[in-house]
Amino acid sequence: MPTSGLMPRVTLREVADHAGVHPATVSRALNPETQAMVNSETLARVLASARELKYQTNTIARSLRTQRSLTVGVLIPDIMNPLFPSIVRGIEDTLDKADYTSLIAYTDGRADRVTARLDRLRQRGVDGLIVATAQLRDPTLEALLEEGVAVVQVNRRSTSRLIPSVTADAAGGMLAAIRHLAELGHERIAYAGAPLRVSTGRARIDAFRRGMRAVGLELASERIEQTESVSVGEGARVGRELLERDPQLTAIVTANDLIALGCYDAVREAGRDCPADVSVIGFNDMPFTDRFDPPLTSVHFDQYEMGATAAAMLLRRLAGEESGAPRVELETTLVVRASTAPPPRA
Amino acid sequence: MPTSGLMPRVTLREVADHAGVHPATVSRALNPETQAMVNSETLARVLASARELKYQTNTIARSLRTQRSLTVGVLIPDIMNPLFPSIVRGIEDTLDKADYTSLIAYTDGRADRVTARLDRLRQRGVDGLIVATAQLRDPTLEALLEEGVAVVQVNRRSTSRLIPSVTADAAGGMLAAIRHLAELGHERIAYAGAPLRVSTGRARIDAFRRGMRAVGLELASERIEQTESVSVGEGARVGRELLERDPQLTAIVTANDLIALGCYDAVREAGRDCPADVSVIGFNDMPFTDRFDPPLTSVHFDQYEMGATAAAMLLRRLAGEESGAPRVELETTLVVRASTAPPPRA
DNA sequence: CTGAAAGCGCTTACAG
DNA sequence: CTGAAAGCGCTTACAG
Repeated sequence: MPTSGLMPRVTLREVADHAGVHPATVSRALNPETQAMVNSETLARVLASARELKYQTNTIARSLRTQRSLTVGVLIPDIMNPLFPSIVRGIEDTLDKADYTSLIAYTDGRADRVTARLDRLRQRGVDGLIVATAQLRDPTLEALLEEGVAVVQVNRRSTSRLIPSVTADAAGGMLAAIRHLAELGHERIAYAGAPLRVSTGRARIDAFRRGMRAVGLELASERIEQTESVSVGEGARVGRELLERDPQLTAIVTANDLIALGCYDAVREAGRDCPADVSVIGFNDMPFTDRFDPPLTSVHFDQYEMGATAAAMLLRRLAGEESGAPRVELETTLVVRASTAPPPRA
Repeated sequence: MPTSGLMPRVTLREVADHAGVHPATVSRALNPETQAMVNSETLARVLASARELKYQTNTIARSLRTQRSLTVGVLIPDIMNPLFPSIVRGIEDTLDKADYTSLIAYTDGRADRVTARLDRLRQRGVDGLIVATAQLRDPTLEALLEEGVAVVQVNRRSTSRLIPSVTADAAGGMLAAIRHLAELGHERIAYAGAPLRVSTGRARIDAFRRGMRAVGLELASERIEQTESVSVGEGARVGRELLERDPQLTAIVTANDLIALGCYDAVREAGRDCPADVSVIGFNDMPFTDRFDPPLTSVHFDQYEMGATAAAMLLRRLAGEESGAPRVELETTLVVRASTAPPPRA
């Protein structure tokens, strides 16, 4: 037996024949928007036939006719990055409720792949886009906007104020992190950041600087460094560098949990202990941080909600209910675990 | 400006006009399968026009006509379960190369949701299915088979030998785990398993029993227990029960890393230490197990490859190149970390 | 080798 | 309120 595809087997035509009406009438009866224009007896008959024959609309045919695919493209760096599964799940659950389906595309953090991915999504005729891959300056996104495509940014955002976004409040989380360290008695606090070409990297270092000033601590440039990419390996490299430049530092605040994990390695390699000698703080509070050795103190935000919010914003846009470009910032909180402790006594 | 959707803006018709040929000719020229039947000069002209106008095929229109969507449904319990991101990525990368796109649907481990998810996939006209949600007895899957739909099972499989599958070799991994413990000197080895209605649960307990016999160790029924669902909480519950029933046990082999994590909790609650008092072994080797406290000894297999293999099998099937029902078992290896050690001296 | 026609399964202006 | 027609953008037998 040849394979056949999983598809609706009964057409509108067949329901129409069964109910003794014209296909157009069936179409009207089945669509909530137009249902009102069909006589209630006819309606009942059509509905009965549809149910009896187990009619299901062929989305492809409908899409071709309506020029709407009920499909949304989702651009993310990589689903294997533990930040994204919850965001994606939040997006998909929300889209699902509105009968939309998402088409996921991965860029692996390479800006040059975005265009290729977008081309594929274009061929599929997505109605809108949720992008977690925004660069700070992102001409591709601006071109999309130009084209009139509905797009919402999630997690990161570009500088264009015309594109809606849902991001985590860096300022709040960072300030809480620094306050926490200050209260423990830390003064020589270092910062291991994410690349500055991306809004999260930019926002978090700015927040770190502002936070340090707010608490009245010294901002030494030798205690600030950025990774080239967000990974454990890069975190370790930067961690080593910071520890070498200032062996007296007692805490490292990072822009990401993976970077924090790398700092764990750097601290250990230096023959020092976290948290006894050096405290480390992460950002994102990814799954299982509480299981790490030591359990990681990290800035938390609700990733599922981030995805859900972005999807809801896009849906509103697609429904024509929203034309502004809201910039939602999700609340961040510091989750204190065991990677932070008072500095060693001098 | 109203939103417009990201879709191809130039049609076959426009390319035809530009090249001075009939749309059918453009279609033939652009499709590798039929390209041979067009004159090389015409071909060149059409290709030039297509490139110049940046033509992209409208997949929706093509799908309606060909009755193939170039789309595959992927049924998984939950992308937030750390086992799945790599599998999904393996699937999507492989499908992508063949110009297929995947539509992901979540069941949250609830069999009753499968039908609803399948209905939605049906409306979208998926060409085939990759399911990570197989029950041991799975009438839904058999019905799909009956219908002639191409389906491949991944990670789990049903008892039907008619459906292809890609799973992890439980026997090999389990034997390696038990040998490792036996070599360390363990004798009272307990087992914390996964639900038996699912093939992974079934296969792993069978493998555990066979492994224990192979090594000549006693299989005490009070040292064997299954979770109701695969989660840290259930792992803790079963772990507690095992420790209570046999306080002398010195090792717990589990069917899953999350269960193993729960056993960590149970061991700790009992005032004992892993690995000094009780060794614990996981299964799946999910991401970041090496960062746990203690780093988890676990049975490893290549999850990305599992997904990639399943997708490749489905593609072959869809291409009509394969009509059997291969059951691929991926190699498993034991990754020894710090959650296993010799048993305490009596 | 190329064109003209039909049709995939819908929806929606347009008549009546 | 319902029907008949057109058409979304393709592909593919069928002629020539």
